[in-house]
Parts: sequence; structure tokens; C-alpha cells
Amino acid sequence: MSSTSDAEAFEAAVPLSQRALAARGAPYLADLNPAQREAVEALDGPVRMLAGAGTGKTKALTARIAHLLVTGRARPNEILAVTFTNKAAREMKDRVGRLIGQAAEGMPWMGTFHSIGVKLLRRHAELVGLKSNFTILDTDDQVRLLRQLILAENIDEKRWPPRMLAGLIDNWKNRAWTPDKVPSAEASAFNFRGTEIYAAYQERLRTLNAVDFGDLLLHCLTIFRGHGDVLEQYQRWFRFILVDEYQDTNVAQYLWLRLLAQAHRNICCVGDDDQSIYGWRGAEVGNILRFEKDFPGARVIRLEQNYRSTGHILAAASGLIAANAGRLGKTLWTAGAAGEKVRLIGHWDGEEEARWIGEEVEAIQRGTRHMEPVSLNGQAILVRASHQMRAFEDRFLSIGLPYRVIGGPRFYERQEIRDAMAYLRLAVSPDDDLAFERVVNVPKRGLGEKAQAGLARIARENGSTLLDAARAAVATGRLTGKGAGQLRQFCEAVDRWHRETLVPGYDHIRLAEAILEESGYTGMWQEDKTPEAPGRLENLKELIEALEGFDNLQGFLEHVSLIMDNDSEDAEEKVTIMTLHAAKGLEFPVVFLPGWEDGLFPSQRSMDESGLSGLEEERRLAYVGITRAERLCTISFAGNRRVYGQWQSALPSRFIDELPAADVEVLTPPGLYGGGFGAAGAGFAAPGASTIEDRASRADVYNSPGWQRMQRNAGSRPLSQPREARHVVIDLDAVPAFAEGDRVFHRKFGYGTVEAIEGDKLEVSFDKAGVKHVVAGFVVAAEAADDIPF
DNA sequence: GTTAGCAGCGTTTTT
DNA sequence: CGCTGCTAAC
Repeated sequence: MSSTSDAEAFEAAVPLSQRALAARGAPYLADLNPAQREAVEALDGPVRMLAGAGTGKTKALTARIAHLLVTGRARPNEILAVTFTNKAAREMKDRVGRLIGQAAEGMPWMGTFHSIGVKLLRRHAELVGLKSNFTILDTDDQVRLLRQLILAENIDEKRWPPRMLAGLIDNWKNRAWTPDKVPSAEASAFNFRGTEIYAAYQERLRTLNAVDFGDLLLHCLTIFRGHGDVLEQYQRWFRFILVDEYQDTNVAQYLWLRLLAQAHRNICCVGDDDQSIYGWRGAEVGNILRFEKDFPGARVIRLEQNYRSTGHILAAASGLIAANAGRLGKTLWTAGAAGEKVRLIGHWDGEEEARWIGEEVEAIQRGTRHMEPVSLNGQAILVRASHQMRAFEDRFLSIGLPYRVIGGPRFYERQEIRDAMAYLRLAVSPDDDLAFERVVNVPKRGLGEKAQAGLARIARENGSTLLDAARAAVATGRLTGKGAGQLRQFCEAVDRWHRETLVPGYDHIRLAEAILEESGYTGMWQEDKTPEAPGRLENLKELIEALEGFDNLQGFLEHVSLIMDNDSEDAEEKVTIMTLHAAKGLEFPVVFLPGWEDGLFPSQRSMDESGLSGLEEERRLAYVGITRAERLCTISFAGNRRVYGQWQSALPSRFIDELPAADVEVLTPPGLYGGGFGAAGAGFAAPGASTIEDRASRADVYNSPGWQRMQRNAGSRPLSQPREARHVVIDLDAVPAFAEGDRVFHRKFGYGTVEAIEGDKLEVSFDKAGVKHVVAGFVVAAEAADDIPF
């Protein structure tokens, strides 16, 4: 901006007309609607964008970035663009790159709050008493550490579980409370010891040169507040700030943003109060209102035209969310067709619900009377709680329907990955006590609790690291027996690996492989015959592959804990199963929303803990769910569900009553032809009914007012498509791989014996999982499972 | 020091 | 029901 020509100065003052910019290579402006264009062109000063679901928010945001770059208002490294998930950040990078016709790699400050926090913290770690190679603890490490502290305080961990304190500390950090800032109102927390242990925990983290997730932001705040020069540097540096999913920011994140933006006030926040679903994690919708106060004169831009969903879907979602009080208010509209109504169906129990959805997915994949075929990738099942996923997995496995689960245990949270990473950490920094502790006896080296406690004591006496203590113990003969020899070998190995990491340009992939091999870690899993072992070896292989993207182990370790999300992009066609939370920001042509029962959704716990505001957050979650659907949305509930292995009956969700009847079509569940729901459960004789003891409840299920109203409006059409007779294909060519009595291995159920063969389906008696019907293609011969290569 | 077997517990959602 | 953590035996 220093050498500004007249023409450029003019550009800066007056937004160029659409045509003028298009002529100069800004085609991204051409297909924006007026509101989006306003959002793109209002570059200066605070902007608050209120963007409803499917209104082209990301499009506007990316175009805005492109506009900043193309008009020369900012260089790529002067834009701070914050998202909540890595996925969102990646998508934004891709799209900006496409808009400006080159890779957006040059935008180093586009990422999640946490990844940007790490980057800042590594530069200034010494200002909060850390070294720049600090390690990032995940929840598991955090809990372990707290457990040690709690035990040291002689507190009964049964009554005061470490997990609880971890949650508490997390909350405090979300509110930007360092130990000394925790208000006295919280003094009674955790048996009146909460703040005290919090302080001890922070101290311990510092000595370990480690941080937890919350610290990534909190330490940044401490630095910004305590070192004006550093803050000013970044205020100048980040000339334009953009924030995605603003409604999900917590107080710490808000303060972080405010500090960075308050000088130039070029901050653009995009959010939708109706999609605020992280209140339990400390998100404050109130931050939207607070923005107005802290940035007076902020321009408010509303995106209300929805491009994603059909009319009925949009109307159903809007009708539902209207039940929430105190919304900022938005009227979404669409120029598109009304499309299919939202479908509603009740089932006898959760298993039947899963069965029905599986068949619907296959039917829709083939194409129905009412809809063109939709591929599996275009279909998703969105659940409230992850334990609902199991029913679908079981069902889909047995009918051979390919699926992918998003948001299970994260890749880097898996035991084998954490172990492997601990080894790598130890190689890079032998003073990493946490890593040492984790793997010193994995695989077993005869170093149990006692030996480890001894090492810890030596370390404390000498003020040394655990590794040094181990060396000392071996040298002085303080440790004897079988463990001593193995420990000596372990220490030598660590030294050897560490020396290799010091060689410039070392082959880090080969070294990593060698570490896992020499430590006996891969060997341990190769010998393990449990069903999970092959999968774990597979994951280790993936970990090694991931190393290729980095120059050395150090680089890898610095980034991995935040980068490794497990939405691996595989090419195969699969239905997606995930939680509603994980689905935010995504869209699918076809969406299934199972489990709409009171207590499950809305979740009882949410209502107990947070009352009305909890219920409203649940309702927003429902709103998010429905608005993920482009063309077909199917809501379902089950009258009975197994929970903790006990059958429990449930009532349809109150949200069902709140759906506008005109936009909903009630389907007749299978097995109920001719009977219908008319007379309170009459004719309700689903297969399996006899196994359920509590039958009294079923009349109630269909007695809720909403359900009855719905029923009066029910269409005559029974199902989206009449069920095809599923004839068994007797294809001799498909069978010969297995015979009765064969031993087979299944990725999920483990080893088993083939009991019967019917077409391409096998009945297998699994050693651990019991008798299951599976498609032949899903199992391999047991011998083949033994040598799945690493 | 390690392992097997049992008791007791719990499931909301996540960077 | 399935997992974790504890106890009792190897």
C-alpha cells in the first residue's frame, strides 16, 4: 500500500463496480446475490454477517478473501481467517485457491483457533515459561496427569473423578480464567480443592513443557495482555480478520479476537445464532451481541436466500426453530421447488429403525418412483449421540452396505497411535517424561508400577528426567532383576534414535519404522490375536505414511496432534454415519434423522443440566440436522430402545409435534399394512414384539397430540417405494471361497466358524461376537488375517 | 509383575 | 450390554 497510484487509491475508496472487476479478472463477483456481494465488498470496519443455513456463507467468505487479495488490499499473510474445524479451514483454502487461480498455500494464518494458537505460542513460548517445542496433551494425558495430582492430595478419586476436574478446568479455560482469576463463587468446586489443584496442574504442565487444548488460547491471551509490544506486532500484521462460525466462539476466543482486532477494527464475523450448538463447550451466543458493543457501528449483513434445500425441508426447519425464544430473527427463503415433504416414520424398536433405513438407503440408491437415484456418498444418517451408531453399523455390516463413520475416536486418539507417537517424541526429545512414562513398559519390559515409582523417585531426588533416572538406576544397580537389563536396552535404544534425529537430513520415515520395529512395538501387535490387532497395524502403517508430508520427525510432531482428523477421503461409495454436531457445515442430498425420542433427542441430560436453554440448544441441533438435507429428509423414532442392555420405551420427540404439518408426510411403517396407527396401537404387531416385555407403553407412543395430528394429514402413499422381494441370489461362482466349518476373520467381529452358507451370505459363529449373518465379501480366511502386512 | 475374572459403572455433543 | 478398574491368583 505504500506506493499507491491514483487509480489504486480510488479503488480503495470506492468499491469497483461488478463489471469493472470482472473485466480485471474477478469473476468471483459475478455470481453473487446482492447481500453476498455486499458482504464481499464491505472490507473496512467491523462487519457482522448473519448467514442462515445454506445461504452461501462460505462462498461469500472466500470471495471476500479473494477480493482482499485481488484488489491488493492485503497480502496473503496479512489475513487472519479463523475456523473451528480443520475441515472448514481446508475447504476455505481450496476454494480461495480456486477463486484466485493459484494455491492458497501462501495464507499461513488460515486455520482453526487452536492451530493458529499453537503457531503463535511456539514463537513466544518463553513468555509463559515454556520452550517452543512444548507438547500438546490430549484429553487422555490431561486426565492421567490430574489423576496423579488428585491421588497425591489424598482425595478419593471415586467420589471426585479426575474426569470431572478436567471438565471443570476446561470450562474455566474457556472463560479465560487462569488459576488466580477463577472467581470465588467457584471456590466450592471439586470439594473445595478445584482451584488449588488447577494451579498445581498448570505448574506441573510447565515443568513438563506441555500444554492442553485450552492453554493454546489462554497462553496467547496471557502473552497479549502482558506484552503490549507483541500484541501490537500482530495487530499490525493481521490487517484483516475473518471469523467463521462466530456463534460458537467462547469467551477466551472472543477476547483473543478482540485484542487482535481492536486497533484497526477490520473484523468480519460470520455466524448463525440458530446454529449455535456448542453451548456445553463454553460457546456464548451472547458474543454476537457483545460484538455490537465492542465494535460500535458494525455493519450487519443478512444472507437469507437458501440455495441448498427444497421448500418443504426449509419450511419444516424454519417452523421448528420458530419455537425458540430470543432469536435474532432471520427469514430464510428459497427460489427453488417445494420438493418432497419431510418424511416421518415411527418404528417398533431401534433395530427395526436401522433395518428400515438400510433398505431405504439401498432403494434410494437404485432410484425410486419419486426420485432419481442418489449415490451412497450423497446419503447420510445423522444421530444425536454416538452410541446410536452401533445399531446402524451392525445392520449395515450384515447386509453388506458400505458405510463410513465420521467422528469416532480420532485417529490420533487411538491407543496405538498415541503409543507410537510417544516413541517418536522420546526419540526427538528424550526429556519428554510423559512419553517415557507411556511407553517404558509397552510392550512389557518387566517394569511394573513399583519399578516405575522407583524411577520417579530417583528423578525427583536428582531433579532429572525419567530417562536419566533410568540410566542412573541401571548404573548404580538400584534396579535389579529382569527389568534392569531390559531398561538398559531401552535407554540405549532411545539414545541411538535420538542421535539419529540430530543428523541433518536424516531419513525420518525409515527411522520411525526402525523405532517401532526395534522397540518391539509392531511385534507386540503382530503377536496379538485379538480382532482389533490387524486394524491397529493398519493404523500404524497409516501413521508412517503420514510422515511423508513432513521433512522430519520434529515437524511432524509439532503439527500432528491438531492436523490428524480422521475424515480420510476414500474414494469408495459409502453412506455416512455421524453425529449432528459433526454434520454442521455439511450437506447431503438425502438425510436420515433417527432417534427422535424424548430423552434421547432432546437429550434428557441437556434439559436437566441447562433447562430451557438446554432444550433450545437441542432444538437448534434439530434445525441443523434438517437443514443438512438438500432433497429428502426422513425423521424417525422408535418406540422401544435397548439402553444399557435393558429395553426401555420412549415417546416421540416433542420436536416432532413442532414440525409444521403441511410440510411433513407420515409414512406407514413396514409390518403394519392394513392396520395403520389409527386406534392407538391397534394392529401393532411388529415381529419381535413378543421379545419386548413392556408393551403397555406402546399405546402412549402414538397418543401424543402431535402424532395424531400428523396422522390425520398422512398421505396415502405407504412408502417411498414398494419393497422389492429380496430374492436370494444363488450364484455358484460367488460361493466357493468358503465352506461350512471354515475359519474366517471379520474386521469387526473377529474370528469365527462358518455355520451355514446361503447365496453370498454366510452364517458365522464368531468366537467373541456370537452368531451373525454376513456377506461373504466382508470376511477373509482366518489364515489370511495372520499376515496382514505392516 | 502379569493376567484373568469380576464388580460396578455409565453414554451428549469436541478443538 | 460393554467398558474400566480393581482384586485374586499365577
